[in-house]
Amino acid sequence: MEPAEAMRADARHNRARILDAAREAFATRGLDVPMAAIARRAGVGVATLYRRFPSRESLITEVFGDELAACASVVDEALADPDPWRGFCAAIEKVCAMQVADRGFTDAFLTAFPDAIDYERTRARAERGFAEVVRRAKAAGRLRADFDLADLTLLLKANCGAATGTAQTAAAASRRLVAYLLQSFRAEHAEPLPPPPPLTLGHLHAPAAR
Amino acid sequence: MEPAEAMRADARHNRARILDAAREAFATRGLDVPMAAIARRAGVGVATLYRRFPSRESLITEVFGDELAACASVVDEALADPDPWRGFCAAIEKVCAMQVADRGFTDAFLTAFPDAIDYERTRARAERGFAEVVRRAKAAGRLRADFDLADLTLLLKANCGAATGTAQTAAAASRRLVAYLLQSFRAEHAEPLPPPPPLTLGHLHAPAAR
DNA sequence: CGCTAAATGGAGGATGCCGTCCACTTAGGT
DNA sequence: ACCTAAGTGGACGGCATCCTCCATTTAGCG
Repeated sequence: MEPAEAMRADARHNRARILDAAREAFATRGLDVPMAAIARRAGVGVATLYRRFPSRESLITEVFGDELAACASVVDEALADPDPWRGFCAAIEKVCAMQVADRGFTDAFLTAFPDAIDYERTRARAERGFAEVVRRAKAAGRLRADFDLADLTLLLKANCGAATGTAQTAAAASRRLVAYLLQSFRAEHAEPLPPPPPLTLGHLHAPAAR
Repeated sequence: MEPAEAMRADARHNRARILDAAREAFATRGLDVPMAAIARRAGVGVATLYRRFPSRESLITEVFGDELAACASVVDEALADPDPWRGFCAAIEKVCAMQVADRGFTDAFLTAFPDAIDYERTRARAERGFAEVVRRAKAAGRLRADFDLADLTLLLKANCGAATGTAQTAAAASRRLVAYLLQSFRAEHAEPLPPPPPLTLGHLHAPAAR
């Protein structure tokens, strides 16, 4: 169902309109926005929407594939920074800012996508890259040694929680939370901590199954 | 509609059953649980539920009134502690643990209750008490001077976000997050921070109105 | 131009929740 | 024991969303 496939020109055009509409709708109203609303915004019928994206999930993964790629490139930037600690901080700040700017993006990180292969691969790459950033920052003696990769997940989830409310307050809250946490991640502030939760970026998903 | 009022014995009994059922349902399934499910669990018809609690909101405020009171008493305990920093930490840890233990409690903190007078009053009292704890902890030189009352709101919201997933992982995540944040609240770790968001415990409510 | 398969849009059945209405039941005073 | 008003349960109409089906339109090739 890729746009490059031999689709009729009008179909390809409508597909693009749907993706634009979905991106905007998800960003402002969250992932729960009715499919009909997306279709209306795109100026197509619901049937067209369902033909291109059989499930809401497929639409979401397509829409947020780009943003996920942006996350991955943030990690790459961090790897390119000669100062690993600065790279570490910058990466976290950027990703959290992205989360704040797009409500759907936040939601997308909290929802499970069992069959988004491409998604998984990109995320795995980002995770590996980040692990390397962490390793270097620890080696440089700037990041506390007991920082766990799961702490990134923890921070992202916490940031999701903090980033509710008005756009302005959400931004301010996120910035301050991140600043606090980055301070406590510094090596010189290290003090005993409770064990990290058994979370990976993968476990960011699959919420609320108590 | 208080239970003490002259209600028939069976009505009072059913009211109690409804409250129990609602407490349990909210705790496990969140505030969105269907009213019918609560009624079924309580062994009554929906009409009975609606008669006692005309709106979902009134039911919620009644159910979480107790838990809110528990929060207030946590603050009182903190005030009673001769070591203000220890009191501060203990209060935060306790409230966060309560949030983790009860999914509905978390949701309740994120929902607006325009007409819950009693609620508001208790919360205002808790907020005043906590402000005093903060003042003392700062005076003792243990809490950083730029800690803002809004930071409590920030922490609670962040904790909400972190406390998703399995009960176990949620508990572990919350504990670690709180430990990290308490470390960065310490006076000796103080470094410049972005300004606090304009949040009070009151603004904890009214979410997601972008 | 004309044809055909691809593409479309909107109607409509299914589902799930809300909140009300009403005919029946029962507590509890006399 | 009886009477009455308080109490009750479940059926019901309303609404929103999901997703499918199908009659109609249209792109694009020969």
